[in-house]
Amino acid sequence: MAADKKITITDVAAAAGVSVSTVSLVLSGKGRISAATGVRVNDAIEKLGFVRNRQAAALRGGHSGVIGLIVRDLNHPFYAQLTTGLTEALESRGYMLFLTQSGQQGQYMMRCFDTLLAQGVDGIVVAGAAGQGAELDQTARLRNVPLVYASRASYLDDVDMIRPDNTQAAHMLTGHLISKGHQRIAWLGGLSSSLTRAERLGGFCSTLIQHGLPFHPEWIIECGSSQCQASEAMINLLHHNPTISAVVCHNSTVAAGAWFGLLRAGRHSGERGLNSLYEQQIALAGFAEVPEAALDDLPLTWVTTPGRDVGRMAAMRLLQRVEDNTLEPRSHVLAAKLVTRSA
Amino acid sequence: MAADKKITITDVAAAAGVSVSTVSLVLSGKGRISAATGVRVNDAIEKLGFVRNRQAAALRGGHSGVIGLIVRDLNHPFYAQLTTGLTEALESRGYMLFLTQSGQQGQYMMRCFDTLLAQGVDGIVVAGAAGQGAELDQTARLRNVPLVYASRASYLDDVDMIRPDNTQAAHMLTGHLISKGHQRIAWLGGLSSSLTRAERLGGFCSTLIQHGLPFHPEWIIECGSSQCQASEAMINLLHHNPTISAVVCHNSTVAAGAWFGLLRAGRHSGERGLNSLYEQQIALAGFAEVPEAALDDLPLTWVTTPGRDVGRMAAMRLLQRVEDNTLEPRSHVLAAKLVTRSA
DNA sequence: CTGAAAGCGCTAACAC
DNA sequence: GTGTTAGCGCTTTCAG
Repeated sequence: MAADKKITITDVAAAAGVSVSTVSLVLSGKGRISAATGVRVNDAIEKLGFVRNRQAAALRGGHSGVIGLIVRDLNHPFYAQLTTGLTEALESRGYMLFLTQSGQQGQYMMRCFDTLLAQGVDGIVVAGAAGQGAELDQTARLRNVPLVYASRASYLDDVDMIRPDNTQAAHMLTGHLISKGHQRIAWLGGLSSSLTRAERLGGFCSTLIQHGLPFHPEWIIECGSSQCQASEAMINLLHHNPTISAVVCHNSTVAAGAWFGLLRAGRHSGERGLNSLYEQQIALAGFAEVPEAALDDLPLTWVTTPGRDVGRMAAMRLLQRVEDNTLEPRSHVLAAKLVTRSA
Repeated sequence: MAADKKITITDVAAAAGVSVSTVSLVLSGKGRISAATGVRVNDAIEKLGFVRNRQAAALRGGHSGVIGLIVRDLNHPFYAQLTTGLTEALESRGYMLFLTQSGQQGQYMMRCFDTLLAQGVDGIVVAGAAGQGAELDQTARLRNVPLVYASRASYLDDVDMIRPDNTQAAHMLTGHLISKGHQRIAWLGGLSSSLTRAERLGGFCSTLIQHGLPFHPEWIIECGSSQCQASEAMINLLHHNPTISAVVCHNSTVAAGAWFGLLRAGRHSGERGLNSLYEQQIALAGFAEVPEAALDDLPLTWVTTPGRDVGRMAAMRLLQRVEDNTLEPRSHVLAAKLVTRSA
């Protein structure tokens, strides 16, 4: 129901007593329009409650003012942050965002890509690719649509890419522990299939080696991201390797679980031959994707993962390419920041 | 650079030796097309790598196949879940999602709304409105675009709305504690400005009263959502009200903080005149917006907040309205589920 | 400075 | 079953 009177540029033109092209020029602020006409047109727009149909504008004009995002999983705090940074940067420049999710394994990646193409987006950001790089890239080039990768988990030359510096982050975190006097440091969490984890582990190991510290494969523990699993793994780790003095955790859930594990190990000292000093002795450090407030009471030193900045930078870079898609691709790496806690 | 040859429906028609309308019919699967032609057309599409320009289709056909989402804050896990549920449901039905963020206080709400309208969306979901209901509603009606509220924090009659049942959730949680024998139950967390909190507190209080249990305003503690603040508040609460036996936490961060507070209070028993039995005595319960894995090692009983389902239902409802916008508005309330933990 | 006219790529009546 | 044709609402030369 409702009269549903769609007001078009033609109605505005009639009301203002000018031609449609004049209205169009006023809307886009292009041609040299006399102040008087400008006002008349704007009044008419106001009075009629006209809103310009951007689909039609895009069809004719070529630019849609829309960019597409293919994100791996919005429920992961890192990608949520990234998406927020992206929308902020885009909206401030008058662009809109199409959101699609490629799924954990990237199973819907190509479908998302095609849909976005069909919608006539001016560019695409892929956040968290899982290996489909080559195909995406080829299609994007073919159709001449700018493509920027944000935090992708696989490598490809000659593409634009913004990502967090996982190696540096791990390096900082490990270096911090070492500077505090820790010599026997373990790694807890993440699945071996994760490339992010691989990068972080790389930074971890190289820092140990660099300092001449022992590096034992048994001290690298794989575990799922639940508090329970982390807690169990922690207890187990300490049981078999009582000399460990610090643990680096792959993410915040693992860190929380590790802390609970420590507490339990402390409590169970009698039965297990562990002593209650664990709580004090073992230092915890980790990577934090979540807002800091969610962690600030844990005795944990962490490095931030700059999701929001990755999103913002990706937006900037993509818009540059929208202007000029002949730009040389380049890779941009964002450093993490260390937040120290005194346990 | 790039040949940038846009292939249109006309090219396909030529390649397949048919007319454009035939191609259009094949694309939309509408008219009665002979199997043979169908194949020929599809081959041509395949060969040329044609992708249909949906902007043009929308311009002409009236339906864009796009729905808009105005979400308060993607970084809040509840809204992230909601958004995921929404995209899932929409994508499975061939719709796309425009994402906009209205900001914590809804300061960009109207701008988002207008932008979405200009983009020609078929409908709009507002997730987490903060009071602009009336204006939104009026505009939506005027322009005859379906509008569905998801989890809005203010009330308005005569609108479609999907939301979690905060009252029932609080009722279940409180009832559970009471059934476990708790009589002196406190509330921790949230800001008094939050309507979600108000609803939950309503369920909390009414359940207490219903069971003839004491209800003290001093047992309702307001605090920000950081572990630190929650931990402090918890310690403080127990210090002044040592007889409390259970605490309901407004969200998962507060719950974690409360737990740490308990531990600390236990440790500081000597100095503060509290006894170390707190850890065992005090039961913790709360509302969980985060994935369960992030909480599963806390001695916490929680109720889920069904963000994903709210998103899915909102999508379903909106698509119904897209079909027929004369439907009677109705409010749909989603119950929470209780997850019991034995501490 | 402003208007007239030619489409952007596609769909929806109608013809055949 | 398939082709013809007339636009959807807007931008954009190109004349005045």
